[in-house]
Amino acid sequence: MGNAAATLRRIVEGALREVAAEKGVSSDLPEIAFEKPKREGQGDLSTNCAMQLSRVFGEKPRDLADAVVAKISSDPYLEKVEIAGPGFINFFLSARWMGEVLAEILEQGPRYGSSHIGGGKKVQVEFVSANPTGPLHVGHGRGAAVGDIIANILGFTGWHVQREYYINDAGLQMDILGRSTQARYFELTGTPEKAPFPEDGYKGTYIYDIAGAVREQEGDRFTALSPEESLPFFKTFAADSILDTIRKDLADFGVRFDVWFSEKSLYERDLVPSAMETLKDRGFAFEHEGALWFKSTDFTDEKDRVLIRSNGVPTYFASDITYHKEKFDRGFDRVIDIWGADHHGYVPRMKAGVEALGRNPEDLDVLLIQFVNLLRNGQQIPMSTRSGQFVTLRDVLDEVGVDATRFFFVMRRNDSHLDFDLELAKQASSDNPVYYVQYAHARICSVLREAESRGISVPASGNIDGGIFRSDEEKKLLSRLGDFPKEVEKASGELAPHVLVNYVSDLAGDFHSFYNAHRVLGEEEPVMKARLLLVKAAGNVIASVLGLLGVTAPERM
RNA sequence: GCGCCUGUAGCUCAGCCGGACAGAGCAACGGCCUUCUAAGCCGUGGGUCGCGGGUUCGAAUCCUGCCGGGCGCGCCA
Repeated sequence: MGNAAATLRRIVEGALREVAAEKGVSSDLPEIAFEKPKREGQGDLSTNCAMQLSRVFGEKPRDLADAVVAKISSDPYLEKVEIAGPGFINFFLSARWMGEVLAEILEQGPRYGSSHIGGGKKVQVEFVSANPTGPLHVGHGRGAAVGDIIANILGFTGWHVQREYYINDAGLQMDILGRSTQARYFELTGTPEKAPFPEDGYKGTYIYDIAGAVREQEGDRFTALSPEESLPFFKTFAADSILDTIRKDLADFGVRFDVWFSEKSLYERDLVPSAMETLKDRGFAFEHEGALWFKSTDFTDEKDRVLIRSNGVPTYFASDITYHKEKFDRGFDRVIDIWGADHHGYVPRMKAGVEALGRNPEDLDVLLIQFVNLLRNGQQIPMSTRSGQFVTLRDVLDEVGVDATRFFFVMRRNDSHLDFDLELAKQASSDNPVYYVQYAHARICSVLREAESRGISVPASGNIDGGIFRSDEEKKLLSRLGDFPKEVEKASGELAPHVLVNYVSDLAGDFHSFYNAHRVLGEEEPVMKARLLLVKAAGNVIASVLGLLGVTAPERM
């Protein structure tokens, strides 16, 4: 639609200027917005500018619309122009436009829909970042899918994207992990009295596996040492082992990171004290009762927060501020953090931290991902992280597969709770939206295969007279294909993968309707060629969207 | 108590930076395979957009007050 919308904008702006000159209206005219009408019979594009400007012009919306339309001369892209409802101007695009859209899709191939909106600016997407204290659960999986797909979308729209995983490998949790593993190790070696299992330890059975691995590698030699002597080994071993599992799970989920950033490295590089100095220098940190405080009340936060405890140990917040300073120091124009929704209270603090470092807080986007409600046949599966009773991402992948899991995780808005029914996700039927879309792609491939086997050549692209598409099904499908660039732009601007899921579901629906209503092969030559190109274009776009979602586009099902 | 998110068809949800009679999928009911994949299509029924005020030519959308659901309010991570 790019061409047509731009052309229309010029036409309408010109007409508006003429009307403004005649009426003596001197104020600046805003950019004119076009939208796709919701209903059939309301044209291909419409604008509400007459309604929005009626006050400025001192005219009733419909009168102003009349005046504007009167100034619109004929244009090869325009079939007709109508005024409707309270003052909408509806544009019906011509067959020529339809032909051009098709040619554009086929010529651009996989690049169709991509853009340079990001201007090559550097954006970092940090996501998952689960503590290496246990396997990833389904909630992490949703964050992983959302982050990965947002990164894909940003890349497709002209951003230079880096994916990063922040490893919380410093602090108390690592200590507890090490002690938990150590206690299990001593249990396995028959010397449980050497180190009791910590009260707030990690109870999952995976800790036994790690302890067993220690034994396999190191034997029982730690029974001869004091627990304090061997603790560092257990900490490192357990964290490394869990991190390996996490990497493997994510790789199998189709998620790859450019950087695995260690929290510990912030301390090893001594970055935390200098970040604290920066805050003090800028007047946003102060000493009080032996602790260092951040003056977050200078911003939107409700109370000041401790950075360095009175015992000298930095809080998590100190790490996070330092980490974000480090991110921006690396030259990112924009940073996106993807967090679980339970951390929402932390957002104002983090934004304040960024601002206190002298950075525009708008350069940081924090996306909150709501919880996943795992169901089986409509029944909720109870989960509790505390008791170690939770379904892991690995479990879901093994049962449901990568495609359906990724698709389901981004079907809903990020900030909306997600019901994930394992049985539904596995079903091979129309109830399952993943298969519905993939099936459309497989059908398309089948038509093209069949054409080939009948010796019919499918031109790589071609100039088609759009007028050959007469049916509603063909026009709707083509129009939907033309929407793709706008939809990608929206998904990118709103950081909302679900926009693309809805779009591709609608597109698949349009294709299925077309497919059932019309034949392709065996029609008379010009119609067949045109439909073959239409089918091919639909296949291209479906494959593009599935590619952005990280879901395969099967050629057969 | 304060803060954030949320409440749209029987169910799951789009729409939410104001616009045309509120959309989709599922479920229910009725149709469609000698023709390129029926994992598909077509049709029918189904709504006080949580409730009350306000702003506006116009409100599911913005403001406000209630009600219900989720989450968060540590010198925890």
